[in-house]
Amino acid sequence: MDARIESDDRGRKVAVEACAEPCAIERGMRVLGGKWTGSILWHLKDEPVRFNDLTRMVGGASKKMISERLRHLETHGLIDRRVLDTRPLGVAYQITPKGQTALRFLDELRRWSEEELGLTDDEPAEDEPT
Amino acid sequence: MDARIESDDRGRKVAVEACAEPCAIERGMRVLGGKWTGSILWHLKDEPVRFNDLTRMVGGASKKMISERLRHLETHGLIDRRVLDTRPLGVAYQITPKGQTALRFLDELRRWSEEELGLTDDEPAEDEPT
DNA sequence: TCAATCAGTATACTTTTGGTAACCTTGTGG
DNA sequence: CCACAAGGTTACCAAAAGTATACTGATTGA
Repeated sequence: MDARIESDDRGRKVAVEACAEPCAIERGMRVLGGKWTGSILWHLKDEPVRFNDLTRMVGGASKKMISERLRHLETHGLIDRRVLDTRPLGVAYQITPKGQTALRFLDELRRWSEEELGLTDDEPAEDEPT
Repeated sequence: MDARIESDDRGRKVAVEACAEPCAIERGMRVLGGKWTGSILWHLKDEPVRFNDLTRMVGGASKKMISERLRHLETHGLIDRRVLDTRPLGVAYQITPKGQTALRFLDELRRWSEEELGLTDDEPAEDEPT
């Protein structure tokens, strides 16, 4: 992450300590950057939530997405899945201690979005509608 | 972001204050979550960097990606582009004050990745290679 | 019997990304 | 004249990501 550009003996430029393929920022993004991933984790911050409740909370995401993201988060050890023996059967997802550590930064992101991006910041005012 | 599930008079569940389409976390991710986007901004944190130097620093990203991301960041006001009148001509990109505000959280992400994801955490140990 | 809940899968399809490689323009040096 | 650097753009393509809809199978309950 401390890449510099230097010149070799013949004046050609070379990168020193270039940020190779998966630097920390990229790796983190691959874990938490997928669509809905952060939101889902965020919704689990206070208490275990059941599958269908999650789909209701994250309006807009399909069940497929929810279950894909949940498995992804589980694989990374950020949440954990518990089968309940309730009457119509049930599954609750809850955040793990490791998952908790991500909340700090998700909260930073949330705060940043709210302060620096307005509420209306999909793609900022583009001219020329062609 | 404070979605809850409640039951109506007939026992059906409904989401209250569901996290609608683009909640803060999702919106932030759309701005900084693209591949290379965070890394590029990060590389500008200390000083202006020129286009080709950037492509050398972020080994693995093509010129197309770099220029696409740069324009994206510029559109969002996080960096700014200055043409220098040097001998073979040059362009320097530098972070804006608004861009600086994102560094706080990028740094959180970087730290989180380093601490919680190892260095070797592409996709955690999957079994069944088919 | 019909309907609904739970927790997903399966299938099909569209959209968005990301990546390659070639090309362009201006200017310099050999 | 040729090659090279700078700072890109363009065309094209493959793969990944996301959406929509339907369906399973067990159980409950009107």
